[in-house]
Amino acid sequence: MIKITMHDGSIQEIEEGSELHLSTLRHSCSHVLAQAIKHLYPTAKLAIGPSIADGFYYDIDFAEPISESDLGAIETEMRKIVKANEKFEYFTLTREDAIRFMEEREEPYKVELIKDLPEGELISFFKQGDFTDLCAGPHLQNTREVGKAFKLQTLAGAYWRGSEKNKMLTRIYGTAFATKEELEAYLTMMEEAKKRDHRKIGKEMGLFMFNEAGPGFPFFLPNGMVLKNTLIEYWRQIHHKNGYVEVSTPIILNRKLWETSGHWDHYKENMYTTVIDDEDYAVKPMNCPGGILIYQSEPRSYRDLPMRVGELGLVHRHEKSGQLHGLFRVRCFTQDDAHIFMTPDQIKDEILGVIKMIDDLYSMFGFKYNVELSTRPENSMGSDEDWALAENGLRDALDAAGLKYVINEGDGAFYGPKIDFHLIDAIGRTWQCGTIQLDFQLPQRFELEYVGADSEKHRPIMVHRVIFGSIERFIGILTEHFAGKFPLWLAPVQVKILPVSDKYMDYAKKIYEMFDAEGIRVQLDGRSEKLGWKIREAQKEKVPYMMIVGEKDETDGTVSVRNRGGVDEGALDPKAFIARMKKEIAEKVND
RNA sequence: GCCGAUAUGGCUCAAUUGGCAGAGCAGCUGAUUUGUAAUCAGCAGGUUUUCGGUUCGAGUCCGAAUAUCGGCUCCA
Repeated sequence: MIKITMHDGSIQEIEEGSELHLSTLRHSCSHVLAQAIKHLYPTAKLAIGPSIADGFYYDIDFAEPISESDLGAIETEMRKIVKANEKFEYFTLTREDAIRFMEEREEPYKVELIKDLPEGELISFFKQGDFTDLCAGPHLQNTREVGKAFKLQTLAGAYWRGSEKNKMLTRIYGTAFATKEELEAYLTMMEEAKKRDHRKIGKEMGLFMFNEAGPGFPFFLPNGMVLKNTLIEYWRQIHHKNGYVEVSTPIILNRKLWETSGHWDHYKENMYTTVIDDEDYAVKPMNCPGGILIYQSEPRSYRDLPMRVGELGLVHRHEKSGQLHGLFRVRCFTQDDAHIFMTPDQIKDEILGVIKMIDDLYSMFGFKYNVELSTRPENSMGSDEDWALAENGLRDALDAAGLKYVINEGDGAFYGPKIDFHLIDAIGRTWQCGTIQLDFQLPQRFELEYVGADSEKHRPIMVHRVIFGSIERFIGILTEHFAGKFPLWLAPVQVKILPVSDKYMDYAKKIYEMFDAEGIRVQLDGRSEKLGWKIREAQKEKVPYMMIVGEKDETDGTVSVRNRGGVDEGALDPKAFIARMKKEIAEKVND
């Protein structure tokens, strides 16, 4: 058991190695970091230093910029503090005394934090040796308990209180574990995870590339194009099955349309605009206005609803330079969009239908995902009643689907609340993929109508939704999930023929024709290389199956199959193997 | 956009304090004809991201631009 001091000064015994122990350890470690900083940089001003998922950080305002090469010296100072075994002492001050205390120490950020705390309450502090920090705890009993298993990792910029209007501080990220072995294991795991980075694998496997000619605009290479097309083909299948039709709308539309939709006001800075024949145009950042124009193109009846209209739309958004990130954050991407026009009493079923499609797709790949419900933001349009209706509609559907979700206050779109589905990348960052947005506003702004059973005109409600999100981002997530070892149905090359020597090329070609004719993505490695070398290369390319053909196979009319797991499956009848592959492809076996 | 860092052949990386830009892999040519993760030899490949500066001399030092990486902010 480990003793920790809580916010109220009481001491609790907790289990060693528990979540609380780990977060307390990390938080105490961040105090040791702060103390070390004050020793080495007395003029540095401290902001905040919490523990986070995999470690901790401290935000500091340095008089002079520091660089990553300074982290070693800071770590050494931290080790001295740990060795000194200073006690973490708890005490409280009144609000006024607390403010004075931090003013005397010239810590403006701490003063600001205290001023934001409720009046009349005592403010808690923790002191170790010559260092005192405003802190709600909990903490270990002394610095030695921080141990040796910590490491400062990186330096980053972070705005004070998370607002870009404020000063940018220097954030030092670090991590700490209870034992050296756990720290080592964590660092090794992160190194391994980085090998799955889709940007690295994308280059190795020839999936996609970028070029300075268009920063943030991905180029799809032949192998990546197979992934993209295969995903799209599957997307069409499941949408057809779920009662969707597909349309395509123009990439460039005039300013008036974007003004009506509200995008011109909200996102002009991030839209690619141009003047043609003295008129302003914008490259579409979203597909909805185009879809709406199609809806409006003829009178609609309640009998037509719900109308589920899909569009694989190529959209362009001028994301700020610092936020581009491989395929995860690009300036041009394909949304697997769809708009559902419906009556109010269809809301719940339609939302549920989309939730099911998303869950089915993600589950098929074995993805785990987080769900967030984002509510009305500032700067939104529409009435309170509409927003309440829309938010309740989404909440009801989520509850009915039995999904666990967190609520993200004020994070919705300007025209409606949304449900977001977040997938996790190789090193634990999450990326929004699927989203479902309920929208009462655009139908009003565009004056959409349908004729009801009562022969009166009514206003439909719209759902905007994507299930992949961006096909580019989804391919990035898939790449990291499978570490490039794509399941057979997605693999750019499904099977590779490796003749033992040139003597068997004729037979190899015959086999090639046989597989190619069946629509299997087959490649023939006809180089005069040794078999071992060809296997090595196919293995590096992560091709699911290899067919080795030599004298024995030619005589018997077989192929010797080896899978990328390294297992020699022996000589098989090519026709039987084709049938087996086709079954595996059709069933979309994903493990 | 902001903070910090990085940029050398197609790829991965060398190059002492400023002193002749190099290797492996890939590519090409030839030899080898191979049975389950690396056959041998030769050849070619560079305005060291770009622009400017300091210097007798810059891959190396300084400034700017661009791109990329780690974060922050943003993400309709």
